[in-house]
Amino acid sequence: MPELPEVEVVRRGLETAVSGRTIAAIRVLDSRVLQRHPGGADDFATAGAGRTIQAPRRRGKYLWLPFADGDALVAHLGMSGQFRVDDAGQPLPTHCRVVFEFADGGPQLRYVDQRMFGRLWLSADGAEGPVELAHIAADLFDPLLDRNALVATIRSRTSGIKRVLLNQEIVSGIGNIYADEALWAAKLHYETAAHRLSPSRVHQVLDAATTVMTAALAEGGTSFDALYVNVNGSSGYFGRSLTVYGRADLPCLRCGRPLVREPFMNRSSYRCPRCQPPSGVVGR
DNA sequence: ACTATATCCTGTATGC
DNA sequence: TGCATACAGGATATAG
Repeated sequence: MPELPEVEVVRRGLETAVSGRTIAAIRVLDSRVLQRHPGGADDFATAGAGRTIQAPRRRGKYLWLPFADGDALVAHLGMSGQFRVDDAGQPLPTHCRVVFEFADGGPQLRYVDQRMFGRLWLSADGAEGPVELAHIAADLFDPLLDRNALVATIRSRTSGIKRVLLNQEIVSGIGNIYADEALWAAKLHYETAAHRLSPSRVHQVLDAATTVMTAALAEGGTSFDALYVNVNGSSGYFGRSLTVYGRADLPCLRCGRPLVREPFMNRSSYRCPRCQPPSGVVGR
């Protein structure tokens, strides 16, 4: 699922494919993708035409395409959103929801989304940072991130550490996969109360998250089930490198004990029962 | 202010 | 073969 590294791969692909190009027309094939656009689908298509795209930017899992006039197109890929760049003559992919045509007649930009959790919208004056993203915290790759302040914020929370890592208002970009990978690397149980962690332990798990996401980015992102692809339609290879996520019953790569999958927040958490035992759990 | 849970959405896999 | 259920999970609304 697209987390920070996957979104960054998409951002880089868009930077090459659409920077400097002017949108000629937008075709909306499924308006649900635009339910976050204030004027709805028709307004999105009308208002988006004629805009010239500048270098795409990202915070956490959000992308935005700044326009030369100061507005922006904001995108969140949800679980299964993809941007594809294809020649107009190519057949539309299954689940294609929005098509962007360009004034230069070159390849189209297509937004594809099977599970329909992704959203696109136009943000007035959003080029330097959409106001709708004001609540999204800096991510671990942000040069302006205040790491010590982040550690203090994390340590002020009583929730389990994984909930805190997944809270995009505290630190953005981390999703279920990289949270589990970071917690395994830091040998922490996901329910360990954040306020019971020492500053160095919090630094350790943040360092682990940074390391695993850096490695994933270098391999073009994680592809777990082919729903995530770059703008060319090819998958990342990092799925081969995951140490715990999706490896229930397989041996821990550190100690050999079978890994476990447990229900967590209507999804799953994976951990090693020996390396990541319950300790300092919320409510205990 | 903080915490926790339900909800949205659809294709695939699994069980009976 | 067909039907039902579980599962994937990010962000938000809502309840506590």
